Amino acid sequence: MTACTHHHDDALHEVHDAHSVEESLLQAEQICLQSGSRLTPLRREVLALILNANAPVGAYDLLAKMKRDNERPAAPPTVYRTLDFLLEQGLIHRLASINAYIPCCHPRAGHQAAFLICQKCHQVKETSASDLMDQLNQVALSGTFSARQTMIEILGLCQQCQV
Amino acid sequence: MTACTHHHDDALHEVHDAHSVEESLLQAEQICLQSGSRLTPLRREVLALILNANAPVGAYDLLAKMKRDNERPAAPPTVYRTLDFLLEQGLIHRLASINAYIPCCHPRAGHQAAFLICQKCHQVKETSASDLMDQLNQVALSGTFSARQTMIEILGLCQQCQV
DNA sequence: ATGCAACATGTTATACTATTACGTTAATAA
DNA sequence: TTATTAACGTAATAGTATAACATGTTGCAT
Repeated sequence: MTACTHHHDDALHEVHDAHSVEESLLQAEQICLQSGSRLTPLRREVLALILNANAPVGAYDLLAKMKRDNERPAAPPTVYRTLDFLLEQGLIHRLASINAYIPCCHPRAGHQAAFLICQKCHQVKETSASDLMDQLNQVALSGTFSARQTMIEILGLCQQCQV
Repeated sequence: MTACTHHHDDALHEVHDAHSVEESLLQAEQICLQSGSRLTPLRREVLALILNANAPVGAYDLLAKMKRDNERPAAPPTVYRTLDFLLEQGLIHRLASINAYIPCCHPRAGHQAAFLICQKCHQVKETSASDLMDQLNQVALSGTFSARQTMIEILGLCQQCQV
């Protein structure tokens, strides 16, 4: 099982240094190339915002950041369309339980993962738990169910936030 | 693994016959008694609406039904508070991926389950998959994470809806 | 019984999340 | 080039959920 963590240190630190963000963006370009899609400036900008965030971000957070950064008058549909694209490419994940988005740490189409979401500090840990996924597929199959998308979200307290 | 299904036959049938609904309500009373809480008329009414529905229901669906049924002028907070209560008692589940609520088929506090949600007919199958849950707990523990709530939602197509 | 405290519900307003519908621009292919 | 598609802009609105405060209700201690 692999795991990567998106820290949230109350704005004291950036999680992803500029280097790793650049790396992720390059990787994103590759992925888009391979899928025959385009990582446009807008899509790149939104992805960068999500990568640079130190916690899961909501759609309207992104909207606000975009308005602050450039003078682009972005409206909700712009953001949601872009998020849809990034989700399709497997570059980000959507956390339905908290209506927020985070970068995928091992981007590839169809990648599914489980998330440990701290309800106090909002740190999120992504685990790809492939054995778990296998078992989930078993569950689906035993119900003769054709699974398209699986979401596993575990809400609770991370180590630091446990008294 | 146990499983129960909430059908959705486009309003042709009721899923839960009156008998099983009554049974569930009685069970609910017991559970509330044991937890030292009260299943008030309002809470009972909302639970009954969810039990009688043939598919997951949204909060505003419930609101509409309540306005139709009695002349009680229910407002959103009333519904949401009631849903919170029923969730706490483990009498219903919330499906975050589709913003809807369904009855729990094996109600007890702290009960967690996995859901197979058909994106076409909206049928939902609940599986308690205890082995899966065990493994999830392992994942959480290995991340030294104290889990409060786990949601597993598998979106796809049920057997009938696969061409 | 009375009054207190805790719980439950009512009410108004508003915040937050997401989509529809349609128009325009930009990239690509015939 | 021009036809075609994909991407983006814009305005309006739909859908989901909560905050804040008022009122009622229940059970208990006095």
